[in-house]
Amino acid sequence: MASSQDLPKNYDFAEVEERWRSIWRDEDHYFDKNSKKPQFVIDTPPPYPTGNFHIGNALNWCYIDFFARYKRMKGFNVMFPQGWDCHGLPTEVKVEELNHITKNDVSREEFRRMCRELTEKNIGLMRITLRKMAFSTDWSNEYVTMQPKYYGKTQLSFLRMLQSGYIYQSEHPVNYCTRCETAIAFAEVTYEDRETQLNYFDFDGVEIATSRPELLAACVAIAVHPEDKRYHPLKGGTKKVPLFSHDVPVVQDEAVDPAFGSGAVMICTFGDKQDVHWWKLHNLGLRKAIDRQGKMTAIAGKYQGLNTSECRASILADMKAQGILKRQEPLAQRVGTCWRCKTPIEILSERQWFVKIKPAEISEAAHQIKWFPEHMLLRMENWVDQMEWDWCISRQRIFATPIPVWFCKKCGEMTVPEDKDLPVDPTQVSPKHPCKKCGSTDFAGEVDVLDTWMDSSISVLNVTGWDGSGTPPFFPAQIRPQGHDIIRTWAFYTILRSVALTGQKPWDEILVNGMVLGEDGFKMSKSRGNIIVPEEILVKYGADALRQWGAMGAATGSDIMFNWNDVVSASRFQTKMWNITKFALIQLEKEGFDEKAQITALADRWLLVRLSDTVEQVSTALEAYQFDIALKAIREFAWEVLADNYIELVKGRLYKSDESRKGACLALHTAFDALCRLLAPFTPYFAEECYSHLSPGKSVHKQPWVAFTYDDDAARLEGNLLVQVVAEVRKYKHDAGLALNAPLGKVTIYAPHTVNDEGDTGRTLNADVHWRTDVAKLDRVITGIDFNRSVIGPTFRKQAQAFMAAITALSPEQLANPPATIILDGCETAVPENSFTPKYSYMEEGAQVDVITVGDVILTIAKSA
RNA sequence: GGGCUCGUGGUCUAGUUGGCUAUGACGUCGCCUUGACAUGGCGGAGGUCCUGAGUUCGAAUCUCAGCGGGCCCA
Repeated sequence: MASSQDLPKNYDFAEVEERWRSIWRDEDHYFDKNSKKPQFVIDTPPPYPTGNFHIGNALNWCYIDFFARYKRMKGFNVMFPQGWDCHGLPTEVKVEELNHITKNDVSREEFRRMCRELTEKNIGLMRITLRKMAFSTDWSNEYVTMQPKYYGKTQLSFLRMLQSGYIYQSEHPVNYCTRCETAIAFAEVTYEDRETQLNYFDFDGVEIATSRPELLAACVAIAVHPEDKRYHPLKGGTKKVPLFSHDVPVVQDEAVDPAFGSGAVMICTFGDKQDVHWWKLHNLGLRKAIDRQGKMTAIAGKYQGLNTSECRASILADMKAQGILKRQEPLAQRVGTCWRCKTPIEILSERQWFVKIKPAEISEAAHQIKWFPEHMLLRMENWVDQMEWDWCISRQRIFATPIPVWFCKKCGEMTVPEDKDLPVDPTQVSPKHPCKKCGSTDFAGEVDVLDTWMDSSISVLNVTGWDGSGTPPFFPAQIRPQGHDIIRTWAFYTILRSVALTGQKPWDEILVNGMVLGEDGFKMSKSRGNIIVPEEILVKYGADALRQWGAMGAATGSDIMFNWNDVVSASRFQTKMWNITKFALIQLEKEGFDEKAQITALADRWLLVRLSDTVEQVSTALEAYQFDIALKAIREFAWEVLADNYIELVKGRLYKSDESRKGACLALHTAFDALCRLLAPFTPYFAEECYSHLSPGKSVHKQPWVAFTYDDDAARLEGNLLVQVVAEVRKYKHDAGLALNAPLGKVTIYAPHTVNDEGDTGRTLNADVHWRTDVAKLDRVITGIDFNRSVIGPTFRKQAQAFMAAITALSPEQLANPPATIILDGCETAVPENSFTPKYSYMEEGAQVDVITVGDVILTIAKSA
C-alpha cells in the first residue's frame, strides 16, 4: 500500500493522464492470433484522414473502447484495429487548394504522391488525439487503405467479384458531377432546395412545361397520361422538336401528372431519374447533349460548347425571339447535388463498372445480425427495398484504388492480372502475357478508379485475415460499431461484399451510435459556429471527463447534444472519487485490512450487498451496450452509497482502534477495489491512478472484471431503513436549526428486528441511541393550537378573538375530535374547516419526546430542554 | 410526399414487458466549515410527462389523430 502522504490534495488530470500515457505499452492491446481465449474482433470504422478527429468520431470511439476494455477484463482476446480510409475527393480537392493547382496540372503519379503526403500528415495528427483519449487501440492491426498492402486486397476483391459475375461493365445512366468530372453513387448525392423557373413553350402545337430547356436537344419523346383526353388526338404520332427539328414520338404513361404544368412532359436523356425510368420503359433513343465537363455536345448544334446555364439562357432567348415561349413561373425544386462540391448532378450515360445488387441476400444477412438499437435494422430494410440501380463503382478520378484491368487495343479483349502480381496500376504497367484472344501486346490500362466504398467495405475482411480464398480465419467479426448516417453506405456495402465474397454475414452484432449535435441542438457546422472539438475538452477537463460525457450524455444509439454541464459534472465525480480514494487509503493504511475479518455490522453488510447489486447492474448494462445505465450505477454507488451514507456511518468506528473497525476496513477495501475495476473501461487514466495507490505495481486494466456477489436480503432492507432513519434525523436537526453534528441526547429506535449497528448510528447522529424491538409506549398530549387566521378572520370578523378563546377552552378530547358547532356569544356557530390544528407532543416514560416514523420504525428523541 | 425517431421542472436527461410519492445532472434558494472532500455536506422550491381522444381498475409508457423537432429518403 502506498503511503497516503503521497496523495496530492487535488486530482490533477493533466499530470496523471500524461504520466500513464507514457507508462502504458501498446503491446498490451495486441490481438493474439494464437490465443485460446474467445475472440472479440471489432470492425472499427476507418475515419477519413481530415486531420481533425471530430467529436462524432470521439463518441463512436468511446463506445468502442468501453466494450473493448470490458471484454478484455472479461477474458476475451480483443482486436481493436485502427483503419484509415484515405482515398477520395476531399483529399484531391484539398491538395488542389493547398498547392493552387488542378489535378490536370501535374502527372497522375505526382498528384497521387501529393495526396499520400497530405494524408500521412493528417493521420499523424489524428493518432495523437486517439492516444490522448486513451483508446486501447491495437496498433499492430492498423491499416491504411492507400497503402499497397491494403489496396492490393481491394483489387483482389474486385477480381473475385468480377470472376463470380457480381461486377460488370455497361453503358448506363449514372449520376455525374461535371465539376469533379466523375460518376458518383446515389449515396453521394445530397438534395438541396432551389428556386428555378418553369417555362411553358409551344412544342409543335403542344404546350410543354419544363424547368430544363437546355435539354431540348436531348429530347427523345413527349409523354402524356393515357386518360388525358386533351392529348388523345396525338396518340401514336410524332412531334417536331422546336429549334432542333428532329421528330420525337408521343408516348403514354400513367406516371405523368395531368395536373402538373400542361399535362404533357418532354422526356430527355437525361433530366432526372424519372427520365431514365421512362427511357428504359418505352425503349427510347439516346441523345447525349451534355458532356463530362458539363458542356453542350455537337447534337446541340449552335449551342455546342456552352455550359448548361449559358445554353439555357440562350435557348430561352431564341424561344422568345420565335414567339414560342408562352410564360414562366417560379418553381421550388429539390435538386440532386454532389455531396462534396454542391454542383447539381447530371445524369449521363457512360461506360461504367457496376456491382450487382441482390436485395434478397443482403436482406437475409442483415436479419442474421443483431442490431443495437433494434430499430436501425428498419433503415437498412427500407434502403434495400428501394434499390433501383446497381452500384456504380467506377470513378474518373486519380487518388483511389486503380481498377486492375487492361483492354487489348487490337481486339478489345479484357485482361486481368494474376493474384500474385497485385497490387497493380494498369496505367503504369502492362500485363505479363499477350492478349489471349489475338496475341497482341498492345494494351490500354483502365484509367477509371474505384469508389472509396470499395476500399472500406472490405475492412472486416481485412482485419479478419482474408486472403482471397473462402472464409477468413477470424471471420465473422463480433461487432461493427458505426453511426446511423452511414447505414445505407458503409453497413450496406459491407454486408453486400461479405455475402458476395464469403457467403456469410460480416458481423454478429452491429452497434449504431447517434450523431453529436451542438449545444444549440443543431448539427455541428461551421456556418452555425457550434462546433466543439475534442481537443478543447481534453485541455479543459481531460480525457476521462470527456469519456464520461460519451457514456452518459444520452442513451446508446440516440443522438446526443453536446453539453458542457455533463463534462463538468463528470469532472466533479472524479474529484469526489479522488477524495474517497484518499479517505479509503488513509484508513486502510493505518492497520491494513484483514482479508479474513468477519463482516457482522449492519452497515458493512449493507455496503457489500449494495456493491453486489451494482456489479450485477453494471455488467448487465454493458452486455447490452447501455453505457449510460452502467456508468450511472457506478457513480450512484460511489457517491451516494459509499461516500454519503456508508462512510458517514462508519467513520466513528474507523477512528477507533478496536476489533469492530476490521469489518469496516474489509468492506471498504472490497468496495474500493471493485469501484476501480468498474471504472476502468470508462475512465482508464483515473481508474489506473486510484488502483495504483491501492495495489502498487499492478494495472487495473490487467485485472479481471469484478465477480463479487454478496447475498443478504435482510442487510439490504435493514440497511436501507437505517440510512433512511439517519436521513430523517438529519432533517429533524435541520428543521430544528441544529448543526448536523450537534449533540442530540437520547434517541430510541423501535425497529421490528434487533440490529447490530456496532454503535454506528449513535456516533453518526452524535446521540445516545437505543435500539428496541418492543412497542413504543407513547402518550399524546395537546400542547397548543395553531390557528389559521386566513380562515378565521374573514369568517368571524370581530368575533375572531372570541372564537379562538372558545376553541382554546375546549378539552383535549374535544380538540382531538372537534365539534361541528360551538357556542359563540350565546349563538350556536359552525366551526369552519381548517380553522385550526392542535399541536401535539408526545410523552415517553414521563419525559417529553419528539417522534419520527420511518415505515414500521418509530424513533423518539428526548427533548434536552 | 414517404420511412424512422423524439417531444418529461429554467436547461439537458432516465424511465424494460402499463403499477408505490416520475430519475438524475446543471442551475436556483436556505442552512452548515464535522479529523477525505466548500470542486463539499444537508435540506427546499420548481413538472398540464407536446395536445386531444381511446383502451384499462390504473397510461410518461399501449392505440388513433393532431402539433412540433431531428435524421434519412423520394
